[in-house]
Amino acid sequence: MLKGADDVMEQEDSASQQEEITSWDINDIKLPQDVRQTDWFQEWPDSYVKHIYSSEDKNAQRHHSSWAMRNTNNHNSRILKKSCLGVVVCSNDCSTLDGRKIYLRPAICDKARQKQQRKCCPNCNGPLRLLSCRGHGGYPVTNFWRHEGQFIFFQSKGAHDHPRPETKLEAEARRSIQKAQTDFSPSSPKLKTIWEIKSLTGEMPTQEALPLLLSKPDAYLQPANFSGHLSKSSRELMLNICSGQAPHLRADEEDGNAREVPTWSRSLAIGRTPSSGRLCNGPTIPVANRPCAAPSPRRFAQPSTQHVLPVTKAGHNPFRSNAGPWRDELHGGTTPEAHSSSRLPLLPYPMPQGGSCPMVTGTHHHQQQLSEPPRGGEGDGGEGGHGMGLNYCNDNTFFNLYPLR
DNA sequence: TTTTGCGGGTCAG
DNA sequence: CTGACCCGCAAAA
Repeated sequence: MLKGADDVMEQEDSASQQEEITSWDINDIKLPQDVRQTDWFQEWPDSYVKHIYSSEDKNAQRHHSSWAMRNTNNHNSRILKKSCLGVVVCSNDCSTLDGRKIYLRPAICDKARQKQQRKCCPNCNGPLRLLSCRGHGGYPVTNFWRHEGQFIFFQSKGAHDHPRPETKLEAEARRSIQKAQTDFSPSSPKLKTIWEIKSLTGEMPTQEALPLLLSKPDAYLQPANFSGHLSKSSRELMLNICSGQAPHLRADEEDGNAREVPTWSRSLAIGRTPSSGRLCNGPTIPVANRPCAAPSPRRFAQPSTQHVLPVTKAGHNPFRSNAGPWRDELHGGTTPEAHSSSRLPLLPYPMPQGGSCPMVTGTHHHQQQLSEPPRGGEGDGGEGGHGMGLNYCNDNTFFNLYPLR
């Protein structure tokens, strides 16, 4: 596992580090401690990847993942194991007007999940169904977390064979918004429609608002307690948006990326309910923008995940331009430790059309899903494969909008 | 209410 | 023994 010390010594190049970093296994008695660089938190770890996060990383500390992962007892208090719950889909396999599919985040709590499944599809009212994950030899993908020294080791086993569900934050924000909406108790009929739609399961429309939501300064700067802030800011946001702008940047959607993204991954933007189109008269959800579809931020997965520790030649991380961290964020950069919190761009989405996303696809791993195990034939699972790259882009963008660090 | 982590316990391989 | 999973408990959000 550990390579010769000298090797390591000599080469500081990322290549060897990479090896070094990937040579361990979560079950090893000893894990590398001479880690030179930790990874930026990965929201959508997939395939058999490993990451070493700083023990300072809030998200790592919380063992977060945007996949719906539930705790699994592995009878090993040193290694936290979690398994994927999959994604909740509409059994009618309906699509929204703009062709998107419904991919809800399964509730982690068993009880809540059951309740959730009793609800109806926010889009067609049909029954919802839990599409379970079977990306690991027919079993759910598992994630392992282990705190060791100043690092937090993460290892994923299996490639998700299903669409990405809403992220936790999306779900939370959505809830907040809903709540807010309810509070506003709309008198407007139009809104009402929306309310109804949403309230069916509370899933939908809001999503688009999220990005904006998240781009809110507060939400940004307070990683630690974002949820709390979110709920608060969500309202403000809504108000802001509705009162002022609501740029309907539909435009972005066009970029190839967005398009290409398997519908499921676009779920982020999902929800643009027909009606919700843009009546932003009230406390409604903005609807308008599509954060991510945006020109594509790139923050590519794997490679870019490295975060150079101060020790090394810092600041030389290719992905973090010297520009402002936050800015990068928006563009897909991963969040650098909040060194400067100022210079928050506040753009709901990236501007330049980087469009580099496609490349990521190069990371193809999955897609050749291991000869599908006993899959319930459920619709889509299929695309789970590629598209990932794009997804990354998309979600990342989105993701980057908030402080996951 | 839900999330998250823990750990007892079962079952199958 | 290992891995998956069910169940309840408790703390925190």
